[in-house]
Amino acid sequence: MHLEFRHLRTIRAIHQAGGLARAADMLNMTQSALSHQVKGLEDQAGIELFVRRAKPMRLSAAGLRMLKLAERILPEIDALQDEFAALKSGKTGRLHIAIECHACFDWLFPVLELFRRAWPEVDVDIRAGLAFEALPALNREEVDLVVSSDPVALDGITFNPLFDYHPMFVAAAQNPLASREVILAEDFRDQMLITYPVARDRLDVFTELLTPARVEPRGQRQVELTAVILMLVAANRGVSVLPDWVLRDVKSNADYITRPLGPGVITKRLYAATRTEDAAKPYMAHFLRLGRTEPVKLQRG
Amino acid sequence: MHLEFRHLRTIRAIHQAGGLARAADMLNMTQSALSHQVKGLEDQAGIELFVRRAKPMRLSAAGLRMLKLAERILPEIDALQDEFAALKSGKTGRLHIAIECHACFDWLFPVLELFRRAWPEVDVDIRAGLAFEALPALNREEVDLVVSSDPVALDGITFNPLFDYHPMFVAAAQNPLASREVILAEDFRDQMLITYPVARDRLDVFTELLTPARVEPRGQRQVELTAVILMLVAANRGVSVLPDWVLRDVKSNADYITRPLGPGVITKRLYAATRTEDAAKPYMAHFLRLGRTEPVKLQRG
DNA sequence: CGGTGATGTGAGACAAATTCATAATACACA
DNA sequence: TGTGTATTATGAATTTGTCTCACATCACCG
Repeated sequence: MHLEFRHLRTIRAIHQAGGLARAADMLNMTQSALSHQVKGLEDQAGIELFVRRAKPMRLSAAGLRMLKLAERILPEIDALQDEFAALKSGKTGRLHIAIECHACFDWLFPVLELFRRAWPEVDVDIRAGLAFEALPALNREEVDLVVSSDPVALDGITFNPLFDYHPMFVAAAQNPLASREVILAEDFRDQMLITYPVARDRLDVFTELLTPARVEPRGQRQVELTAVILMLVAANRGVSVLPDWVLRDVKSNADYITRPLGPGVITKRLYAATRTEDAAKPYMAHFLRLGRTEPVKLQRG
Repeated sequence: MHLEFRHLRTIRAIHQAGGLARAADMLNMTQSALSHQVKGLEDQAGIELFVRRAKPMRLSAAGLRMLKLAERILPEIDALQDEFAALKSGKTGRLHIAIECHACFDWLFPVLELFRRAWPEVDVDIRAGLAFEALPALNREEVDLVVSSDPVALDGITFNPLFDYHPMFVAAAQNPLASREVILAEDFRDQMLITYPVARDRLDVFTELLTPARVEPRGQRQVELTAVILMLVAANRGVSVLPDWVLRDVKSNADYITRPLGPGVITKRLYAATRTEDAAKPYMAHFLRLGRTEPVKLQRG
């Protein structure tokens, strides 16, 4: 049976109009066309959909069954159209975020909370971008936004700057390095370094400090959760380098000391990479704005 | 947007097959045709349904939304096809019954109860055929079976005989007519006659007895429910003529007397009128068989 | 019995979908 | 970095299907 939406519309129109001729008017076609169409449909289905005995043609039992289907399905099509219209106008959309930086959860959650309230229709999700290459996934539309601190020149991808941060040294109060004003690369030689479980070229402490200075810490331990890292640091089981926004609570905690890295001030910038065409979408623009302003408030406490 | 089932099938196939070329195979068409079709659909919708960057083409966010629609709708179409197949093979259908005779409820309900158990898929309904002309409604497929005792030669309509019955006189035990063996037309002159509220030419007592004898009862009272008629009769507020199967319980009740009408034995035959082409349908044939045999069992008590 | 209001039919015009052949593209692997 | 393979895109010709036009048919009503 070669059913088409056209047929469902026809069935519904003939029912509503109470006859083939009037239905043809409703559908902006000739009565003849409808007659052909109905005949074709009945041939295909092998069932009489209409009772032709009495003159204004009416639905048969089978036709009524098909009408039921039409009245269930056709509104769904309209709903889809509406949704697509909303998608096109930018009222709704998808925002699946991949984060390459573990610590970003700290500012991302509050930002997302604000965003969800403003754009309840947008489909939001976060994927920890550890298991896959985030930027190719962006290109393939598997995700829509990648938080990263390493902008790369890529066709069709825009790196929208979010905010600057300073990687900070954190150690237990009783750690000997507590006496220093600034922590240098050499200071790590005697330390157990605790990091997130990612490659070195994605860890600020290596890219900005240790690798250029060719310094190797005494040891390295990989820990997934920020809270656990801080726990180990407090127990003086190692030291770590974390973004300043993560350490906002720690600064006022007597168990820890936080120090800038040196000799120069190290500043890093966080970016939200999006497909270039997406950056202009209203909800995306709003998210980027939130991503620029909200974390700064957090950094300031 | 000119959406068609074809497109939904395409979306689903490309998703399932994980690529356009394989999907084309599934749908028995060339890859080229699918490519054209998808392009056309996207043009119509004004939205990209697929991500073409990565090579096995995948659904975009909008495409996924449409896939959801496809997976809801397409099974419904299949279900409809199945139902139509069942309709054609006669496993299911519609049996809307119009009864012109009020008293028929008495045997019709038990028959329908049996029928429903045997043909649970058949859509059964009863319409009291008082408000409309039943036989034209049969022709227009508003109903599928009409119970009637007056066969008429009509094109396309078959009158299937059900069973014979005898209109019986019923009165209160204290009614003077209790002494008679047989009730004649003249006997009604002094009686209040209780009937169903229908035209005289559809009441056995008039068509078979009073009208030919040109006898008018003392009075006539119209009552809708059989139980109420019997109540009034028991109170000797009037007499009535009812089919024998209605009086099966009354015969053994000391409050009433039942008598045949005379002088000759009056026999009437009940028919089930159907559209000629319907009578052969399995479920209809079964119903007619039940309608022939079950009431007879009731008549015998 | 002819008029009225409805549906049905056939031929041709037209539009849309499909195919064929081939081009363009991305990806993997040497 | 090219080369082969798998995948999608494109253009022109063809086929298919749908619509319109003009007219036929049918049922009903007075």
